Amino acid sequence: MEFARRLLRWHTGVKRPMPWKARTDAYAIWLSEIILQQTRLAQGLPYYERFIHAFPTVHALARADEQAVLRLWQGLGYYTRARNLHETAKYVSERLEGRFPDSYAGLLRLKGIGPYTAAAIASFAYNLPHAVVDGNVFRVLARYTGDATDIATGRGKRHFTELANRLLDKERPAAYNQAIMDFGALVCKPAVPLCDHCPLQADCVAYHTGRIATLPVKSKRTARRLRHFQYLVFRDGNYFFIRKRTGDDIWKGLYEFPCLDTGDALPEHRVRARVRAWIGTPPVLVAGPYRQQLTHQTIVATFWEVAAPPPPELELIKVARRRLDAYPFPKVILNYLARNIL
DNA sequence: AAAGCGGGGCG
DNA sequence: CGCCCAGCTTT
Repeated sequence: MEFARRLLRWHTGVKRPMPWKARTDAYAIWLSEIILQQTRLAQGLPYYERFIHAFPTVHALARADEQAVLRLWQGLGYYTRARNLHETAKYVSERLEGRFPDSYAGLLRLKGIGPYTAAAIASFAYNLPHAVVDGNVFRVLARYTGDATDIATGRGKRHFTELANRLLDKERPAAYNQAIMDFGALVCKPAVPLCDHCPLQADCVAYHTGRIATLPVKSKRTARRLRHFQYLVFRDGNYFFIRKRTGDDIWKGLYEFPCLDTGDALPEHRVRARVRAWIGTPPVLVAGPYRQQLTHQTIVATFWEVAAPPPPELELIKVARRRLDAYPFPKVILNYLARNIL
C-alpha cells in the first residue's frame, strides 16, 4: 500500500483541473472519457465543453442526428469514436432509460467502451475498485518496477493490468486512478520525466538502474503509407459539390470533394489527362499539394477546379458556400476552404 | 495477434 | 522527424 499512499499524498497538491468532476453523473464521465481516448487533455477539453453544452443529457445526444455529432467532433480525429458515441447514447437513452450500466462488465458491453474506459467510468462515477490502465499507467508501472515486458502485446497488457489492480487503493479507487494518471502526465512524463522531484524515486527500479529512457518497452513500429489524393472541385457560382466518405478507409462519415485516389504521385499533365478522359473537361490546378500527416498515412492532397457540371452518377450534394459549415470535413479539406474559399 | 484509425504537441 | 496522447474495433 506504500505505492498508493505516496501517490495519493503527492496528488493532494497538484491535481489537474477536470471540468466534469463537478458532475458525478455517468453521462458526463463517459463523454469525457470517449473524447480523451488517445487525445491529450488540452486538446480534448474544448470539445468536451462544446458537447456538454450542446447535449446536456444522454437523451439530448441520442436525439441529435449523426451529422451534427460528427460536425461537433470535426478536427478531433478517430471519427469512429463519434459514431460509437452517438450509437451508445441512443442505446442508453432508448433501451436503458438513460441510465448507464453500473458495473464494469456491463459498461464493457457498450460500443466504444473498452477495458480502460469501463474502469474509468466504474471508478469515477461509481467508485468501484477497477484500476485504469492507459498510456500513463503503463509508463509509471513499467518504470517503477523496472519491467521491460512489451506493453504492445496481450501478455504485457494482462501483466500490467494485474499489477495495476494489485496496487489500486480499493478504499479510494476514484482518487487513486486520478492520481496515477496525473502523476504520469505531470511527473513521470514520456520524454523528460521529473525524476529529481519524484515522490517515488527511492523505490523506482528504472531510476536506480538507469533505464528511465528505455521504459516502457513498446514494440510495434509504425509503417507509414504515402497516398496522393486529387480533389476535384466542381463549382457553380457560390455552390459546391461534395459527398460523404464511406467504406473501410480514413475519415468515414466525413465529407469531401470527389477524390481521385492515385496512390502514387502523378505528374500534373497525367492528372489533367485522366480527368479529361473521364468527364471531357481538363481541370485547373488551384491549390496544393498540401501534406497531411496521420499516424499511419501521409496524405498529399492537390485541389483542381473543373469548369463543368459534375457527372450525375457521382451523386454529389450541391451545397451553398454559406452552408458548408453544417458538414463535417477532414482537416485537409478545411485547410483548403480556409485558404482559398472562405 | 496484428492492423487500422486523426490530429496536435514536444524534444 | 519520430514518439506519444484518459484506446477501441475489426480481421
